[in-house]
Amino acid sequence: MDVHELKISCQKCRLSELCLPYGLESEELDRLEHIVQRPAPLRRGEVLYRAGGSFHAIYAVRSGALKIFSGSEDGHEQILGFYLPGELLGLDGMDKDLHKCTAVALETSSVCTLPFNQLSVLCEKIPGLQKRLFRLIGREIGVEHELLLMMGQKDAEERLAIFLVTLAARFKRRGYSQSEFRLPMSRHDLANYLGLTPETVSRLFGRFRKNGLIETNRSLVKLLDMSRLVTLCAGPEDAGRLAAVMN
Amino acid sequence: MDVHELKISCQKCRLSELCLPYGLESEELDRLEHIVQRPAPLRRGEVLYRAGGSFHAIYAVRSGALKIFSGSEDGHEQILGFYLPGELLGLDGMDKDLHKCTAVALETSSVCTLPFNQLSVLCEKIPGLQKRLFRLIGREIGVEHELLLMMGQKDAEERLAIFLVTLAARFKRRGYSQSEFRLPMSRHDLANYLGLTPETVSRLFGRFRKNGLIETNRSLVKLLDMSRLVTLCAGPEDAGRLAAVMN
DNA sequence: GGACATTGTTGATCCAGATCAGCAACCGTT
DNA sequence: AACGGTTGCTGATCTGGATCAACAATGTCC
Repeated sequence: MDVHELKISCQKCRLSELCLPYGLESEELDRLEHIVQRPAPLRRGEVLYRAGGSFHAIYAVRSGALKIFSGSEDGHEQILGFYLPGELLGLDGMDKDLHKCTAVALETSSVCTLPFNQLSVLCEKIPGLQKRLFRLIGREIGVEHELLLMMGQKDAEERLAIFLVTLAARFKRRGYSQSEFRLPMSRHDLANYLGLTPETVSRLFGRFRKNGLIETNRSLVKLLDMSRLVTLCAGPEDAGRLAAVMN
Repeated sequence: MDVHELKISCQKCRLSELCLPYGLESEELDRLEHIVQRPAPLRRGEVLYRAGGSFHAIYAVRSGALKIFSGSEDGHEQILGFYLPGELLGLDGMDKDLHKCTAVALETSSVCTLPFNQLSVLCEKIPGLQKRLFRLIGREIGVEHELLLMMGQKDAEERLAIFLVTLAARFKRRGYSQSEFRLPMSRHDLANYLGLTPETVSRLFGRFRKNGLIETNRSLVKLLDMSRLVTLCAGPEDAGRLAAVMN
């Protein structure tokens, strides 16, 4: 029980319009607030939930960043997503009440815990909440579809360009700079997520740097030419679809 | 309005335990039944919904098979999934009330249409239905995670083995032979789904045939050595995780 | 502040699967 | 049954990114 617990609430949370509470009435927010738990922050490398562990809650990121990954521990794991403040994770456990992937903090991170049974009950009583949850689930599925499209159709250069452009958009929506940010994940994790090797990612950063598209300094990235970067996302041809992502 | 409409019901549907109705009381089933629409069957190649079209329902496959795909029409499309009887599709539209991918029948197929607004309302009133829907959504996300793992970590041989083994399991659950079945999709679609080219898939079929793992005749496939096939799924090493899929 | 592990970069080589190309089997149509 | 059109098979070649290897930069722990 710390002071943070007392001060933080969905009502005041500046992420609420990205997160589950969006669109709820004040009274409804109160009821949601009532089931939210706010455990102590995770430090870099700490596990939020583990593959095979029982599923009892979904989580909203409040600060920091997390990754989820699945797969054999023998180094053949696959990173399935990175989660930023305002994003929901843990949905994969809904199937069998077991998590099928592991969630780990990439840096010091706070999450809000939404016990799933209570959340379900609340969804029955608050149609707006159910609707919002469905939307966020739909978004999650859509993001995964984009990722599959990338893995199946895009070459290495396109993948990194897409990653940078969509990450920039996500930072922008959260009120951060879209042109200058810190990558919360290692090169290794980034490469794994993109279905590439760290060496390839490193070379691509080098090429983008040489071509004046970006500047990098360790985990800091500065996007110098967003429009050219967007063009790269779809290969030489059509740059239409991705432009939409940028709003 | 045809005779089929009168005779078919969730109550009698032998797929109901795979599908949304599973676990519902008879009275609850009645209410679900009440919102289900059963449009005329789709013929091969016909579109169930189209990317960019408005989302107003999710669909349960009653017979046949469908594929969904996203991406630019310029031949860079990516097939995201194949759907068999008892499976739900259309969830990707929940985000923005717009479908982001296109669903097409691979062969003559019947679907049950579940208007989403009505389904949502019903979920508020029937907790068991909401719970079931969440489970099926969780399964969908889990399947996509498996697919991403495959795209990121598996080589061509492993991919085809995984595909055959999991497809066999899906047929088995539906009461069909798990060792002998017809592939509803073309080699082109299969290759695209697996992130490969038709040539590579064809060569793999050839190799599997030569090694006595399968027999093929056009779209007919016979699995001759399931255990060896399962072994191939995880590469030379651990065959543990995939074995679970087979039940 | 120095030793050592970890992470990232760069260069040289290799290979799984793509690409290109030709052909065979099957389709529905007249 | 002759036909173009589609789909699948197989062989030859090419290439993007993996792999192997060395090294540089950074961080961490005494």
